[in-house]
Amino acid sequence: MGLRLCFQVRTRRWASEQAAEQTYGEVNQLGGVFVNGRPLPNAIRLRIVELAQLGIRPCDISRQLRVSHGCVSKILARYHETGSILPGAIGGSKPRVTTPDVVKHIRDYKHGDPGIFAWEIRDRLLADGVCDKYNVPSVSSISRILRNKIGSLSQPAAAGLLYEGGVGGGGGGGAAGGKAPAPQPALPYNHIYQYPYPSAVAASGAKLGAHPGAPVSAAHVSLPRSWPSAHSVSNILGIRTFLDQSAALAGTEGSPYAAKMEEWPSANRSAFPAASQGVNALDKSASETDIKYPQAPSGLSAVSTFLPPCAYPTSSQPGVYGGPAGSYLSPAHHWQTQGSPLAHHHPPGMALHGAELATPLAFKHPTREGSREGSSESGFT
DNA sequence: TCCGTTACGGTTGAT
DNA sequence: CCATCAACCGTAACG
Repeated sequence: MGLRLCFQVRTRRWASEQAAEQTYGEVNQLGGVFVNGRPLPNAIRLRIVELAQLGIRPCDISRQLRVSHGCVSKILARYHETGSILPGAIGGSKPRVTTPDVVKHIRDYKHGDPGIFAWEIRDRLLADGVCDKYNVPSVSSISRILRNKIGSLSQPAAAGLLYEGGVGGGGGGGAAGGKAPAPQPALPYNHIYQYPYPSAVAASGAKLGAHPGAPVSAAHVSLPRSWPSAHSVSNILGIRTFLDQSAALAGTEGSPYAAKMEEWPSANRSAFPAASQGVNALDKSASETDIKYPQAPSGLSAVSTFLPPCAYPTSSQPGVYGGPAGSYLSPAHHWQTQGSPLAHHHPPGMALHGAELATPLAFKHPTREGSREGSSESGFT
């Protein structure tokens, strides 16, 4: 606690360059930089998983990447559990049950029967399948809606799209509900963010799901989760795929990558069924984080920043992590044909194709999307 | 020494 | 627009 070295460089001082932005952070005991309260950059998270896949022990990963072992442990555990390296959804409140669609129904009921009681509306919402027992608004909520919204008449239903996932169970929604006893099965409260190699999958043409309506969601960094143990290298093939992909990404070196990095998160969020575990939520926060972190303008950005030369003998492990993106990546983009498996990793309806990055946004988060990411996810508590 | 767990101080975003 | 609240974060420390 008190020992934090925190050197809050809240300014841009030395950030003279483009990387400029708010490069502030603190330094942990290992010399690594972190931003309190914010997730580590995806690049680092990815590296952690990659190194683990390669058989490097968590304690070594911790030292090499200069990330606390507790964090490494947490990220790997999460990865094992969910298949995603992405941080959870930060902030926000419980999924709102009073979606525009619900409000609309309430309004209809009210219009149909001005004397209807809130509890009756509640029953009808359930009876009509507008809501299920998990997301039906409370009587008090309904009363409030009647008072505040219906009274003054309002809400264009357009916004409905935002929350639609839950109730309507659009595309993949349905499946979601089925899976679990999650409290809020239907409500997409989680923000999902897609994983780094968006374009990868897309580019590959492996656009699996042509599912028009299905919420594509992203490809979490889902490696084939078959590794027997965190240290197993057995599944190297699967890893290969993974690495190649990331490599491809990182490899873009000079340009797109860095930019992408910061965009991934925001660009990739999409609502998805609670079934997906609601874990991979990356939200704007994530992207912002990346921005805040002292990132290099290009390619390896985060990672390299986090890994001072001294910590990472760039030349020593070419194959694993040579430091700069360049060396790290492998020229071959075989993922092209392997993209699908990755994408398929998760429950149905969850694939996000990089190429469609823009699209999903368009159809899924029309409203809040403007400057921030938007979407919500299914948070199930 | 390793690693899972958790208190803590922090950020975020919906309400 | 502000406050509240509940979610998540990573670090540090404990066992």
